[in-house]
Amino acid sequence: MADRNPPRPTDAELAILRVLWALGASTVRDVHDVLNRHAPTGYTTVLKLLQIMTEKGLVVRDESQRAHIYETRYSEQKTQRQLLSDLADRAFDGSSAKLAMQALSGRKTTPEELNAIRDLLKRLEGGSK
Amino acid sequence: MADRNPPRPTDAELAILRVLWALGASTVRDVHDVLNRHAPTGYTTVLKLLQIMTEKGLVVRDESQRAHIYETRYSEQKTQRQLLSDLADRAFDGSSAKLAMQALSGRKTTPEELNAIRDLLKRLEGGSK
DNA sequence: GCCGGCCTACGAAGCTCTTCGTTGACTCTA
DNA sequence: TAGAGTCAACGAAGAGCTTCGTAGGCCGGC
Repeated sequence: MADRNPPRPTDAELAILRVLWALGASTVRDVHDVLNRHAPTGYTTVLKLLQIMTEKGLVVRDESQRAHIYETRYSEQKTQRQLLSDLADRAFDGSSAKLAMQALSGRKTTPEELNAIRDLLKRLEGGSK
Repeated sequence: MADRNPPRPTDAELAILRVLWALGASTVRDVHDVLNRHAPTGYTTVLKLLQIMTEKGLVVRDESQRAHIYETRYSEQKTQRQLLSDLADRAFDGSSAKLAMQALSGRKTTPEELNAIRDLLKRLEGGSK
């Protein structure tokens, strides 16, 4: 029954997922408090979003307490890769390498980050996982 | 009057932009023919999209002929960078480097592509534009 | 000069996304 | 045990996206 392909989260959904990844399993109130700090958001707005996300399978809900506990269903990394794979298909001819190159050219990158990427390249080329 | 920030193209809009980037300035019919080859699409659907995209400023229209000629307003590269910058903000803490690393880890990359990226790193580190 | 075909314009319908008000239930406490 | 606070559920409204049917104008061929 579980969806094989998780649906692409919308903007508002992604904002909630980010909070859940940061906090771990949380109540609606927890999520609302964080989001409200950045931009005024109604409590019921967050609640509704989480209900929809539960239906979509983006989060799972523990209803054993009065205040339900929500948790992400997919890791941050998995979701990020999904989004990138999607964008590569839609705008980069399916090429992740083209995408990566544009990303690196587009914005400033620190020397530390460049080194990290160099290491990554070495690992990829090594053929080892 | 020209929008300073081009709006993020939707999925259907992006599909049209891709055709325009490939063909160059084209009529609705040209675009429709290409899109219709991949997935059945109504002619007026494409027309309507192009009209909306004209209003949004994503494309420009030459009405001097009976069959209007449409052309993209922003280059493919500029649009791609916009999309990536956007995604970096929404899902990668604003870090293009994190985004690039996930992109490279996520999918298979050919040795040629790895080399191209290595060259790019060299250029970036050189500090030269 | 009329007909058929191609073109744009218009508007509407169905869908999703986002937001929020209201309601009714539960719970703690004075 | 009554009142205040907290919670989930529901429904609805408004915006944007996507699709397409229909109408009206233009043009070439007969």
